[in-house]
Amino acid sequence: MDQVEVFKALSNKTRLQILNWLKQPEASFPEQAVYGYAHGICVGQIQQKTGLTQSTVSEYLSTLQRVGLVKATRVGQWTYYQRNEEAFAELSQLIQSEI
Amino acid sequence: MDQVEVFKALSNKTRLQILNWLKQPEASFPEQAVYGYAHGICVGQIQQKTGLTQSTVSEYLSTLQRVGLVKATRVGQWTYYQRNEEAFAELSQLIQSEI
DNA sequence: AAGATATATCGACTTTTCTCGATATGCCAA
DNA sequence: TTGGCATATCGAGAAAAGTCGATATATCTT
Repeated sequence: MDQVEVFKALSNKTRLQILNWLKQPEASFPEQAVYGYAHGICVGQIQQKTGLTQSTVSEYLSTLQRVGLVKATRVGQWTYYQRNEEAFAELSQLIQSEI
Repeated sequence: MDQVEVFKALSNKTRLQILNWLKQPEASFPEQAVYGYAHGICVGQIQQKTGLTQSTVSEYLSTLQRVGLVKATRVGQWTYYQRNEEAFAELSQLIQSEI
C-alpha cells in the first residue's frame, strides 16, 4: 500500500463521493436493481450520478483500483466496481500506528 | 475536518516523513535535547533533516497546521511544531465509519 | 460480419501543487 | 536602534492532476 498514492486518490471530492456511494450500492444506485449488485456498480451508473464525462469517471475508477481501494470485475461489456473494505481497514490501521 | 484538504496534506512524501519524525521527537531530533521538547520541534531542525529549503518546509508545516494535523507554538523567534494526535484519531475513525 | 453499447485510452488544455530564491516580518541581543 | 537570527510570505517556473472530446477496444446482438 503506497501511502502517498492512496492519499492522492482520496484527495478529490468526486472520488470520495464515489467511494461513499459504493458503501450502500442498493440505496445509491437503485437503477441497477434489475441487474443485481453482486459485483458492484458499473461505470455508466456512477458516471451519470457524478455528472462528469465518461472518460473522467473511468479514469477516476481506475485510479481508485490502482491503489487498491476498489475492486473491478469485468462481466461482458460492463465493468463493475465495488469497495475493497480490507483496504480501508488497513488504511485506518496505518493512520493509527504508522503515520 | 475538511477531508479532501487533509488527504491533500498527506499526499506528499516529505510531509508524511515529517509527521513520522514528530511521532518520536527525542529519537528523531536529538540535537534539540538542549532546548527541550515541551512544545515540539522547531522549523530549522525539521528543515535540516529534510534537506529542502527553509521556505518549502515552512510552507509544508503551515499546510499541516492549517488542516489540523500539527499544532504550532511560537516561543520567541522559534516556532515549535508537534503532532495533534486527536486529529489522527479522528481521521482513523473517519475512514472506518464515513469514507 | 456489422452495428450498437460499455469502457478504456489518448492528446490537449487548464488548474493545482511543488519547490525554489528573494524578500519581509518578528524577535532578540548588544 | 541596529544587526542578526528564525520564520513567514511572495513570485515564478516546472511538474502533476483535473477534465474534456475524440478515438480505440472489447463485447454483445443480429
